Amino acid sequence: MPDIDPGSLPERKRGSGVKMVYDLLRDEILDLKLAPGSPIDEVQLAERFKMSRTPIREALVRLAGDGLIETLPNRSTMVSNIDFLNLSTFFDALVLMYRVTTRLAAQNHRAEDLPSIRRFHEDYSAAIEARDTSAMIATNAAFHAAIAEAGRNPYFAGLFRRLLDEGRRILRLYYQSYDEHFPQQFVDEHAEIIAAIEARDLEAADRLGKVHAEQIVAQVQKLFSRTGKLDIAL
Amino acid sequence: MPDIDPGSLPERKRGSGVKMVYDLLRDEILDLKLAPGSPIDEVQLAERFKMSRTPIREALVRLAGDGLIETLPNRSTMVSNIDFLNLSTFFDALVLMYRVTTRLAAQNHRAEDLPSIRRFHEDYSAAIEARDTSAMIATNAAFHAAIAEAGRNPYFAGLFRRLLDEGRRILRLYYQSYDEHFPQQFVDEHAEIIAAIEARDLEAADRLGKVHAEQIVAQVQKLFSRTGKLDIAL
DNA sequence: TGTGTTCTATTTGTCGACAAGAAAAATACA
DNA sequence: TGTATTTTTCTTGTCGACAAATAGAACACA
Repeated sequence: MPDIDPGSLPERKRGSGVKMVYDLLRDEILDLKLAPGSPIDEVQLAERFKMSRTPIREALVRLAGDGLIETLPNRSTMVSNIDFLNLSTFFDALVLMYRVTTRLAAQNHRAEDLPSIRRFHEDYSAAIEARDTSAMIATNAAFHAAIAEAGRNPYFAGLFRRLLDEGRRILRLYYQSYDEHFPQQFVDEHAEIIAAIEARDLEAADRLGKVHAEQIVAQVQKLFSRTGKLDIAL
Repeated sequence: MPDIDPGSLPERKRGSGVKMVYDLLRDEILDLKLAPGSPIDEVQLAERFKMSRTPIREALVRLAGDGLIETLPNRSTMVSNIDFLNLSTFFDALVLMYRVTTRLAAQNHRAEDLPSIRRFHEDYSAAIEARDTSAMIATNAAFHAAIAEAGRNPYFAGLFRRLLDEGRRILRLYYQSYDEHFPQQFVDEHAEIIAAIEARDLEAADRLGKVHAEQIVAQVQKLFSRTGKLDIAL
């Protein structure tokens, strides 16, 4: 395994270790650098990050809280599997949260929210031109998470962020098998969504969020039905 | 502080300590036995449960993940405050989740789900007759959580459970000031909801969930506007 | 050779101790 | 007396070590 070696400084600030481990492992899981089902070894991580098992363990507890890893009592802990059998429940929740958060953003956003939303929009566009799959997926999630923040409902934003995380893993599979297909269409839809939010057009925002979500869901479902779902994942 | 002393057995099973601490603290927080803002001392908890700080800490990390406590870096950790200024976002999320989970239960429930739902319904009814406020609040949350489970969407169920938890704290305030008022009406509404679920009437379930939720929200809002919100909480 | 049992090894859960950070107390100084 | 600085104290974050639990290996036995 390539050692990422975060800085090679033996000097770390007191409370920063857990956050670093948490963030790094989270990204590696969501980018499928750590495959679903692969085991997580506390001792190995402790050596890799040059710290004791205690902060490693705390990071793992938090990841388990996010549902990203699963721990069997007294036995191994592993990266959570993607539940392909219940994908429809995931899509249901995703579509509804797309709608709700976009609508609330149109209703509750402030002027200062738009620049950061636009910035993620541009990052996403740039990622598509650069054909950088990881960046594409991450910036898309960041774009919609920013919209959810502008909607100013922390409960919806929290669920949506979790769904977008899980979506990062699923989209990863999607783009691994179809590298040549890049959704320019999504860029245009993002622009429309921004316009509806800025115009405070609740109905349009709702409708566009719904269409955009169903667009993505349909593409992923088409892919999975064509490939037979499991040959990629297992 | 009254020492609850969980069994006074020095013999505990290996992995059970954290769960016990987590469950107990969670209940104490949700029942307002631990007031919002009150400090949490790891050493004190370690002595109370007769275990080392390590498992205590793990339980606290999980509670922080649930948003029930907040930790200031290198400084104290305390029970999360109830955000009265943003109550409307809470109510928005609550109403939508009432609707969605009830509708999904009408759509996806299986025969074996109904007995446990009915049992919580009866527990709630019994709690009202017994004038047991804590039990009333807890069984009401359990009733709706069971409906959400029957809806078989873990994402919605997870958010809803979190909202019901927060609702337990808010309802606690509500009933502390109006002990004499007991909502028999809610029992009847619960019965209607069960009937709609059993009949697989999606629209009725949706509508009843919405009405039921707005009923509760309206009562709590009326109370808070009458008392000026903060004199109870602070 | 197949099955049940004991032993070993690895990994997790828990512990007690120590050190860093920050608030509070004590002191110095104008 | 009021303010700045040092000291003290108390809590948290981290560490290394040990013990329990489990899986797998080694073994016994038919």
